[in-house]
Amino acid sequence: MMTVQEQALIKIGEVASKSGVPIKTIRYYEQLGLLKAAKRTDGQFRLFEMSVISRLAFIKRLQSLGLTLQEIGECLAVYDYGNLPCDSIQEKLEQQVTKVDRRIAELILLRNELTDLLQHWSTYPDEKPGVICPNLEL
Amino acid sequence: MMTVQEQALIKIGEVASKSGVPIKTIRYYEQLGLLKAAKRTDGQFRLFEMSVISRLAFIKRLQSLGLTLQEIGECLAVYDYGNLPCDSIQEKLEQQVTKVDRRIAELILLRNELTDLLQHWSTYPDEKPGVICPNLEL
DNA sequence: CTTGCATCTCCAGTTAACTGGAGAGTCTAC
DNA sequence: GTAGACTCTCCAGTTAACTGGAGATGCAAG
Repeated sequence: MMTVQEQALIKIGEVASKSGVPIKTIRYYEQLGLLKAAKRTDGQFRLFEMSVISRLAFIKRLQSLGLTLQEIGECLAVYDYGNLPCDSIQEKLEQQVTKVDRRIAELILLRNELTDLLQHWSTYPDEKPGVICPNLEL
Repeated sequence: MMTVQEQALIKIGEVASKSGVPIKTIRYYEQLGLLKAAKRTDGQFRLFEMSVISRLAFIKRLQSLGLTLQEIGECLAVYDYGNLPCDSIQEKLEQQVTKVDRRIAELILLRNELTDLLQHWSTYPDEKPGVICPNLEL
């Protein structure tokens, strides 16, 4: 004897209020393929499974870690294919550490350049012909 | 007796090759008000003074220090008004140091969060209901 | 005078992740 | 059954700094 478990479905407004993600953004994510409404009403209203809430939490979490929606989509694709996405997430996060390190290194170089310049700054430098600000020696 | 010093004027192609800035970009800068052609030929070709070369060098230099074209434009406006731009450049560069510092701090926080997560990563975690990747505890 | 390169303007697209609004249709509570 | 809230699609704009292309001239050398 099979009983069909009625699945609670919710409309986009409830998804938005439950997840904190704006309606527009939810539609946008659907358009990108990160999300899919379980079905539609006769009047074309989207109906989502409750699990979309954790899916959005997942997306927001990875976004806060600096992943792009593209990368997040790749992880979700693994998940939707039926595999544990942890491996692919781990890989992406490791790449992310590398990117962050590179960026920090760049910014430190920039910071040094800036403070070097400012250390030798003079408000009224000798004017040089054809140079707008003599403090900015190249 | 006044002799008029003939000013050498150059066309945009020569500006581009002398400065390393693409023609398109030079026109774009003009459009933003960072640059101005001294005059035009009868056929509407722009003619620039040689000084545009150092002006472009200045723009590129400040850009390499992380200033926006907007900010660079403000410095150039001071200069064009007849004042030494050094003060306003200095101010902008000091603000830039602050911004860079903030950004570095953010990235370090992010990096720590990433490495924390990865340190406790398990490839096959206990699955939790309604959680896509259990490694990403919030 | 012709050939061919340089330049002109104007429009539109790029990236990333949304966001805003118009105008129409749907759903629900009274 | 109707008012009011909700949702739909489609289009366009946001930021920053360009970049690409079409189609039309201009200019300079031989």
